[in-house]
Amino acid sequence: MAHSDTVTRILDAAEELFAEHGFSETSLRSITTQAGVNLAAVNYHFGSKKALIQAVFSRYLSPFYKMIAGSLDHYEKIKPDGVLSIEEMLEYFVRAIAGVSGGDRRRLAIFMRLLGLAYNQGQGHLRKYLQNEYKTDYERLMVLFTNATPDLQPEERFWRFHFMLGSAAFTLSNMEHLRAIQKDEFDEQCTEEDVLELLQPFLAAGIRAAK
Amino acid sequence: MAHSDTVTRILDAAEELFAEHGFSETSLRSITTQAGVNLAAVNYHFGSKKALIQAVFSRYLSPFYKMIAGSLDHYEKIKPDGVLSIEEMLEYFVRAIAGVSGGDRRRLAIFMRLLGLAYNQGQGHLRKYLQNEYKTDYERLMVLFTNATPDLQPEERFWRFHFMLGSAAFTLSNMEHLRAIQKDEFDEQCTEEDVLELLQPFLAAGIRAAK
DNA sequence: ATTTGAGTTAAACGTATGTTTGAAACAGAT
DNA sequence: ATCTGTTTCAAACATACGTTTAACTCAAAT
Repeated sequence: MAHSDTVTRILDAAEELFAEHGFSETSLRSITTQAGVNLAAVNYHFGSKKALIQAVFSRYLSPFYKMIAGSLDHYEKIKPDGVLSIEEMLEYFVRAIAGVSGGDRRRLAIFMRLLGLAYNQGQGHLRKYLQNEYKTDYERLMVLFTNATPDLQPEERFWRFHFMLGSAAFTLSNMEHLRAIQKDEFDEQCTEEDVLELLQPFLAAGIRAAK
Repeated sequence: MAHSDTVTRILDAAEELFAEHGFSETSLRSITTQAGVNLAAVNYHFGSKKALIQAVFSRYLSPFYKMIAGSLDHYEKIKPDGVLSIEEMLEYFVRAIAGVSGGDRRRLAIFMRLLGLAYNQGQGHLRKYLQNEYKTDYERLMVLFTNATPDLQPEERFWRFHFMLGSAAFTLSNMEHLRAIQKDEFDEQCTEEDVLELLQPFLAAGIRAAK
């Protein structure tokens, strides 16, 4: 079917170019050129550029939701009492992230970039979209995180969670750039799996830090 | 003098609008309108929009690096061996940043947001510009950080530095919003100094984490 | 064979952008 | 008062963008 083929190629091209250059810096013309379709195809199939951005996001988000929810189910199943170490949580999260990206980490970068934008931009369609979609999972996650950090007072827990979130969002959304910098400075380059395994102990130690 | 007044007002408006909307999303017209100056003033005084972006950064970083350099001299006198703990370094960093912002934390938040945007938006020219412009200071800073983390291998040090940077940039750039969320959830609200004092041990522990 | 309707295409549209221009306004020195 | 160099200003410029249009293609249904 010609329809879905064109739509898919637009989404693929948009996803790649958004991750590389950002949203505003990526024109519909560059997307349609890379996709090998006509310029008007974007507005015909999606309606607008903003709708295309959300469509790119949704295509990644749907399986990501399932993976997150699945991980949460997994936590609650193996530890019905909810006592789960922060290391275990991070381990499962990294696996969930690695699993959903399936070798194509650009989607992960897009999602994390959007997550950062959702926090940054006081208003905007993306932030409300995210908040509505993620609300349930966020609350489930916070229960587990609370059980994993019984020694922390609520305010400390709140802030350390966001310290952790910030570090992860920054690292993952800028993964490509940071790895390029690393190669530029050290002539060596970690895999993305390496970076995730470096991030884990950093975050765990930060959460466990003495006050 | 009319010149420097116009330049300052452009820089003030630019840094605020850049932080709020991003670089590409902020037009020269919105900047000059908010600054109350003529549109052509940007190209007259700075040459181009790209140069204006760099100038916004320079205005922060010049005094920031001067303070870094001055305090490094001070530390070299006190600790000739150059052995500085990560806790001391973070303490110093917070003071340096707070000092350069002159008590106005809004500007600190703006700068951190700009820093985050510089990484994840299509502003690769910014990083190279900053690295060339402040090469010696950047290297002195890295020596300090290296001496503070003698047990880390270069790659680990590189990545943990950016984990730390990401956490700080995210937290500080979203300070207002995060504190609002905190108040919404806990009916209590830290001061910004409190948050910085919570952040420090988190980062220090992350840097010190076992591998 | 004809009709239908979704999909594609080239072209144009309106707008917003960064930049440039040339004249006017201004301040300070002569 | 005049000159000189700098700064401001309204206007225009060239370009890139997202979007729309209308003609065209073509497979499937009638």
